[in-house]
Amino acid sequence: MSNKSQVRVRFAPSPTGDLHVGNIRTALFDWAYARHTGGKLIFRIEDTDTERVTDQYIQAAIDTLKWLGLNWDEGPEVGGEFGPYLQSQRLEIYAEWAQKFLDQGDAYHCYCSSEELEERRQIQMKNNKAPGYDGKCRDLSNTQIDEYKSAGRKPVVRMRMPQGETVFVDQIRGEVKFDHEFVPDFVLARADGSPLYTLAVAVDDVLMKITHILRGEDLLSSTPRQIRVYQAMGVTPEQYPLFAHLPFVMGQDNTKLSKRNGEVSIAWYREQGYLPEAICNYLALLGWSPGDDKENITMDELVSLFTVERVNSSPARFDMKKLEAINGDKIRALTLDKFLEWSLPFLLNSKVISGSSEEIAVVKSALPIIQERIVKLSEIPQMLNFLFVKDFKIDSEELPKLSDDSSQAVLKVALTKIESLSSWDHTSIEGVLRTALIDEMGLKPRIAFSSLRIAVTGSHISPPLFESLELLGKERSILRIKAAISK
RNA sequence: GGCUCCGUCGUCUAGUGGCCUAGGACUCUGGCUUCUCAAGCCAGCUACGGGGGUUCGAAUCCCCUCGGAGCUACCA
Repeated sequence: MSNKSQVRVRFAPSPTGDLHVGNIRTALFDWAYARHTGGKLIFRIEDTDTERVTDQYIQAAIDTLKWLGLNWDEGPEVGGEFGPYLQSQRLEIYAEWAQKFLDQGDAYHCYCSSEELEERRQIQMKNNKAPGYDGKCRDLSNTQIDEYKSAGRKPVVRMRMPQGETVFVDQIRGEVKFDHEFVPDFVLARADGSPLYTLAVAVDDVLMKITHILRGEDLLSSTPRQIRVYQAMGVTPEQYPLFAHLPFVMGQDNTKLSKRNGEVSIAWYREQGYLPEAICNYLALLGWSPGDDKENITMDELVSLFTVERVNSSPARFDMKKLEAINGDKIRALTLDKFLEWSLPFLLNSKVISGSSEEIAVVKSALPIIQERIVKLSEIPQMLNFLFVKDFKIDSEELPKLSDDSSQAVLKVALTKIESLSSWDHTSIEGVLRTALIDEMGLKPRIAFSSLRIAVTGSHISPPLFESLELLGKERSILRIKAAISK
């Protein structure tokens, strides 16, 4: 690179679906690298495949990046001096370059039909040869061209791969070499003139002055083609971007992550109540590590520690359990206000609360006692529901546990003690109940409080009992215990 | 099939010739703590794919082999 002092990295997804964890891991590394080096992150939408890309997915990709806190310096919504950043808006640029390559003799018109190509590939396979374009239209005579034209054939633009090899130094894998014998002439533009990835990606990386390309390993074998386009554009090797091919994120079945092997859409993780910083922290650990034993890192730490040298070359398997563990850590680290902010949408969506200021006040005082008990935000409604339900019901599976004599005795004693309590706070409640049930009745705590827990929260699993009673209020606590006694 | 990449505990990783009888994290198991569930703390299980070299010495270097993955489109 003639001038790599100003780092310019790009994240260039093709929005044919929701962004998934693999995409996001790439975006995260692109972002971290740009921020670490003080460079620029360019966000480009590769929507040349009009059959599969939709506006909805483009918008979703933008929203997802924003939600994760991965901001960009040039791209959709922010603009930039090398725009537009949607490839669908750059069609004339690609057409001009395709024409230039044609004029220069770097590319040629190919009149072979898809069916003919496929047929020839099958034969190549059968003969144990590498399948790929056989060069049939490389050097067509004018009469042959005329024949094709009069037959109504529309040509694609195909790049000529010269003999030789492409060697480049991948920043993660070291020197990688491809013999052109196995890199067939490739299509740059369709018969209708629309560009393919092979053309658009290379043209844009040059025009947008990209200095570093961090992308998925699946694009490794397309690199020689990309470099071929650079050459045709007259870019000198020193000016090529530096390539770094990130290892795959694999699914449970050890194949490249896809819809089939697990939940991959970031939207899903968002609905489940995973925090952006947890997702980023976990994903950062897939294929990279800070070097020491530190694993719980903030976005700021990621930025200051991230280097390409520390990126692994081997694929990593996605592990939901570890993501959950990290998410739990991140939730516990939240301040009360932040925790409240994250919780409210889940409580509202599940209709546990309607959003009144009284309810929110209760939620705020209840959050501290559940903060270390959840792994995902989606667990919150379930845990706090007992504080808000109008017609409180005890879980049908739990009900029988209250019917025996000792449970009934506990409830009756607890009821009288609670009724006579003058101050309503968890310390007082605990004090009086311990004295009566443990000291005087001689019960084991886990036995004594279990009945009470079920009676008041409806389940044998709940937030701490005395705090729960305090939050419920004296009146409702008494009502619930009475209801359990009459059962 | 061809080309390319990859190979340390079940999983993510540390490790760049001696500090490794291989460290950390998640998971799992047991224990402590405890009003349930968690959280926390302690302990335990488990790995250098295999075979040859090089070297006084190899997880680290070389070769072979086996295994896995990606690409092989008028997808990206």
